[in-house]
Amino acid sequence: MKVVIIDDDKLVSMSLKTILESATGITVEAVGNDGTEALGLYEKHRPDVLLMDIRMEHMTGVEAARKVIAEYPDAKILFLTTFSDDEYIIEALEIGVRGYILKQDFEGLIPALEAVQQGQTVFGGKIVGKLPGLLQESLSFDYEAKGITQKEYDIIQLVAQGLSNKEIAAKTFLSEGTIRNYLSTVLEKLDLRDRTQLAVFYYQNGGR
Amino acid sequence: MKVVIIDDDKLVSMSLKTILESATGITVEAVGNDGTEALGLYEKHRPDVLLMDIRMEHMTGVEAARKVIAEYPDAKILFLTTFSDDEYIIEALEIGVRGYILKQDFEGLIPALEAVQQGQTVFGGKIVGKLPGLLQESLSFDYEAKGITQKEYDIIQLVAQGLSNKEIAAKTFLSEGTIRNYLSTVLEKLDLRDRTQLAVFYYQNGGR
DNA sequence: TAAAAGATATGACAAATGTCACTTACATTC
DNA sequence: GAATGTAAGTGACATTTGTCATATCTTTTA
Repeated sequence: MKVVIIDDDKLVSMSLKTILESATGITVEAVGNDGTEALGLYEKHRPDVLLMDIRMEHMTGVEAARKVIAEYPDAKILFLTTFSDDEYIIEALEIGVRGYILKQDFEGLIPALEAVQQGQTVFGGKIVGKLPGLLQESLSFDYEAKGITQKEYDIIQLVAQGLSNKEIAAKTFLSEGTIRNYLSTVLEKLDLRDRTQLAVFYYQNGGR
Repeated sequence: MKVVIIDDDKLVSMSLKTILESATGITVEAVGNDGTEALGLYEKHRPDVLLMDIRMEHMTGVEAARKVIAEYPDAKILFLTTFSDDEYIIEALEIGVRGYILKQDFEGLIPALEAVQQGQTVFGGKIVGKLPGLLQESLSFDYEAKGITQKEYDIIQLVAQGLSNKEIAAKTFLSEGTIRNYLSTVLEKLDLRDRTQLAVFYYQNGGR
């Protein structure tokens, strides 16, 4: 199996190289230390698996992977992650990356590579458990950025549960007229027409 | 690595046994041919990985896995699937199963087992690509079962896009009054009060 | 063929909704 | 202390919405 490694931490990439070459049947064809090298090295060596850090300086692993897959849709890319890389995971999944494995997990590395070579997708450790939550977050809308206050947001949530103004008033101990006023400004801020559009907006932007 | 195999097709389980035992470091501790045997064999042998068919006669692999994991939350279960087992996949994911691999994929089997033993999760072939779609379907509501007709459902979808009755009428070439009537019966059938609750219902039951 | 069922439509009505102009009360700031 | 800002409220108004009774026309069924 031919592997190309890309990681901007030379200590990591060298350790990986050592580990991999001690295994039979694996050749490390090249080691790059920047996402910008990914496409070039992939083209030159056509490795079975491209093992790449997801968080790097000049170009993130995700961007690099996107370029490689654009040219070679069947490229098998395995990301190295730490626990703090949540933000990239969904994006990477959409691109069609073949897996994520924790940097710390030396024992798991070789079986993971082999599984990926066989066309499978591998998720290290507890990453799978995080997926449902991440999928939602990735869609979530930044109401604060549109100038929606906390109280307004509370009302949005109640509308998005299908409550009438009267019911919302009862729940919040405000008058029905006040609810109407709040709702009116919310609709304007979000450029919507009525409460139904608000509920639709809510659910199409990550609400549940 | 100790493995227990469960598959109600003896031809399959025996082939698997042969393949696995030809590999160094793998012992097949037991072979069961029914989901009901899963928990017993797991308790007796405590394998590193439980390799189980997902579709079986008396008890599905999913049910069997649920029982095993209830007793042994860290149990590593790898499912054998065919392309037609979509319906079980989401359910199995929720239980905390460690992967799915296609029965046909003999080469991938051993690396997959090793990756699972190392604590990773493995998805064979194109299963990952199906996940987003399946996640949605798993939530989807059976409008037909509530007596919703096709035309009514069309209107539900338009309401769930935030359109007014007038707009829906224009789109469907029906009169606004007719739309109101349709909507009225839809609300009754689903036991809802107004269009906003309908939109909420739609999105909370698998719509997008 | 007659009756039943289905699709579409109308008009009337009450309730809910969204907008607007304006007020009151309280706290913060200058 | 006056000015400003914010939170909450009121009343009026036009629209939209949901319900209901009823009508017309077509298709299916008995």
